[in-house]
Amino acid sequence: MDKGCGLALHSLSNLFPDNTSSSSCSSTRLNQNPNMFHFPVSLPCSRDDPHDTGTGTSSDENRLPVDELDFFSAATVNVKKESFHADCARLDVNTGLNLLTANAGSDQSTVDDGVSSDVDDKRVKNEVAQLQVELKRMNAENQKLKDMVNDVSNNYSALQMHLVTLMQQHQRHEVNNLNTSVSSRSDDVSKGSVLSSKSFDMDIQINEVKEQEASLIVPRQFMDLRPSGIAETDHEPSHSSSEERTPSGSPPNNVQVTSPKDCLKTKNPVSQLDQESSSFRDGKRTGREESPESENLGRNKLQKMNPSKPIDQATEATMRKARVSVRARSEAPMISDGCQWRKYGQKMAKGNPCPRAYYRCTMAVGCPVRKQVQRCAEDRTILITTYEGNHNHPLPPAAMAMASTTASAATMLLSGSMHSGDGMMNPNLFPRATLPCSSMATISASAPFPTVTLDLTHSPNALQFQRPNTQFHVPFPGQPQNSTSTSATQFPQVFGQALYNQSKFSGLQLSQDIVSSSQLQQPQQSTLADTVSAATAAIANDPSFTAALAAAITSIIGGAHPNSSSNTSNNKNSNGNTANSRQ
DNA sequence: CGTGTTTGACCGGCGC
DNA sequence: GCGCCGGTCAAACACG
Repeated sequence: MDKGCGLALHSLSNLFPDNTSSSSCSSTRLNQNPNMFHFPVSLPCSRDDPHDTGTGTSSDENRLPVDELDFFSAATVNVKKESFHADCARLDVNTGLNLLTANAGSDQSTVDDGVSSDVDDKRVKNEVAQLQVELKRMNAENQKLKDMVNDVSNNYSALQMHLVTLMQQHQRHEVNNLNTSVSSRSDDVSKGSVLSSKSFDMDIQINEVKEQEASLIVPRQFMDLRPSGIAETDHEPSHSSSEERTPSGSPPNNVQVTSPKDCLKTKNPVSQLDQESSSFRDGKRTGREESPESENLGRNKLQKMNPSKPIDQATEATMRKARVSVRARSEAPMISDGCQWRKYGQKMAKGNPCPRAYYRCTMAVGCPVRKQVQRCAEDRTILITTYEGNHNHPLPPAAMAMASTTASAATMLLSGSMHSGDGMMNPNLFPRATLPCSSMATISASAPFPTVTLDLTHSPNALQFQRPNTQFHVPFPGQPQNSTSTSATQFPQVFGQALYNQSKFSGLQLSQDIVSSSQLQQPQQSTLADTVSAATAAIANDPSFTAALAAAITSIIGGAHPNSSSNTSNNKNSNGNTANSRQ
């Protein structure tokens, strides 16, 4: 009988009196005891086990998964019974190292603990040393893997942007084939010039191409730089809006489930144009265009009525509500971002004598992107442009920079909301975090919607060479700004890309470390806050962001400032009642 | 005449 | 329930 092994295992089993039952040896027992230690242990001893379907002769076959083994009691049972005749009972930890060895057949050292204890101590020390070496090796390997992941992420992002460019070129080519009359406008778009209203034709053609090559369309998240699964958010407004503009004039909030057939039907460009025009012609609210905002309201109602799909819809609504605010020192009424905008409203916002202008993107029918333009109350040379939503259409290169920047910032902002337990996000729990490049990006929860503020009002020259400081910066109305009179009107893509990279990889990676190391006060509610903190820390810790930022600022400095020079006579409205050029 | 802007009204959310 | 406020609509208007 293997006395040594039996005693050794008995000694282990005695450490856990709950498991000393000699009659229970089953997986159910493991499940019944939630406090059971789940060691990833293999037991290369041949034995008889009622649950073991193997022959009992092969060590591999008898290497039990720990989930099927109440290890201590099981081993004890087998030792006590007659069929346990292993030469060696050895506990293998997952590291591949032997933490405990009891050579039952050759010596009685575990029993006779007098003479061989020194030998065991040396052996244990050797194993500890081996463990340490192994640990170091694994750490190094882990670091290499991290670097590889970062490289892959960077390459992936670059490929994304390249794919977008190729898609746009392909779509332009198709448009040219379909309608040669719009071929010359493609150049206008690429130059970022102001499109005439006739450019609707081109957008319509582009949409038509999209329909024809529906199978070829790459998921829109490539363009929007959003996580998959939410990329369809911005497609729906056009669909639902078209759908809801029924001839009978159904109530606007009467949201109905749209079938794919209906979507295709309503994506007819001509009908879209007609409906768009009719929405401007016939006035009453019963026939008005369904805006994304009201669509969200209807969606929320639908969500309340149909709780079976709460997470996706909440995610979409959250994504839709994410905002990216850009603070730029510009005397122009609006920064040039390459898109075509139509003003649809102006309001006097509370706490700011300057009015807030509302614009919507008109580069494509049904594009859900809105933006608000308002001057800072304290420093009216600062133009605050807040973007909301993502474009659902190809963008000219001049607009890609800003679009990717805002989309990336929004993605960074919301990257944690997708992982929250309930799929919802409470903006009030969102801490106001300041990114380490203190004057560049601020994440705010005090705003009604989660907002990332990109503050470009500070001197790019200073930013380029200045290390991030730790002071909190609150670039919101009410805080004076000290900076040079630099008008930042073009945003390099690399800036948004850097944000995106940080949020998607380093940020999330760090979030686990941060959460695990510093338990927040409200762990169940702080998922998004964790991610924000993680993103902040990630950007702080990653010198590549600083490099990207420097490149971005360099591009800003070197880039043209179309508004700064041509609108100097339009600056400084004396009464501050308007920020619009035609007022 | 087509297009974009202005501006008062309307709507829904939210806090009290 | 009420009022405030942000956001949106759409008729009226301006402009080229």
